[in-house]
Amino acid sequence: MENRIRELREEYKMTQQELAKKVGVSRQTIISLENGRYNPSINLAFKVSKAFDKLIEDIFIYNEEED
Amino acid sequence: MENRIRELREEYKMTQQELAKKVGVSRQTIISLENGRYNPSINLAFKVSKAFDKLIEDIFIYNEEED
DNA sequence: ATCAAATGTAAAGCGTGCTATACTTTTGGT
DNA sequence: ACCAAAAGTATAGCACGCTTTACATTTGAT
Repeated sequence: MENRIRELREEYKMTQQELAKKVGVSRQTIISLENGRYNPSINLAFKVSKAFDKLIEDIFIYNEEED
Repeated sequence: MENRIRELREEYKMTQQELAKKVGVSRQTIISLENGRYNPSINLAFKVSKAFDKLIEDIFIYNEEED
């Protein structure tokens, strides 16, 4: 699943470390999400969406093909 | 995580079997979701939201406390 | 060019989402 | 009351999200 995390994190001028802390996950998790290594759980998706004050739908792009 | 799946399924007058088929998962999964046994993956959340033509946020209620 | 901060890779381990199968209970129409 | 359809419970097993730790590479300021 594609996402706009890196883009939004840069808009907010945060490092991966800072975002990880704000969201409450490890830095590895942020790196993996930004690089599309795996899909977030719905809880993580909600937390990220709150960190950026956006809808899940505005951050994560669902693609029916790939699943 | 709470959700409005049962409520929406009944509005649409569908059985669990029918919803399962439409969403593309097993009937067990629908039962477990309706009864709050576990959280959906984000892919499943997207599929359910499309089945009902709603936002994820309108179906699943995130509660910071519980995670 | 140097050095620290930021980003990335690798890999083992745990918890949990989801499936499949089989069986039981509830609901509702006649 | 009877019967079928719908809903529910139980359980084993696999896949994958996320963590932790350790190390490597890239970036950018001076």
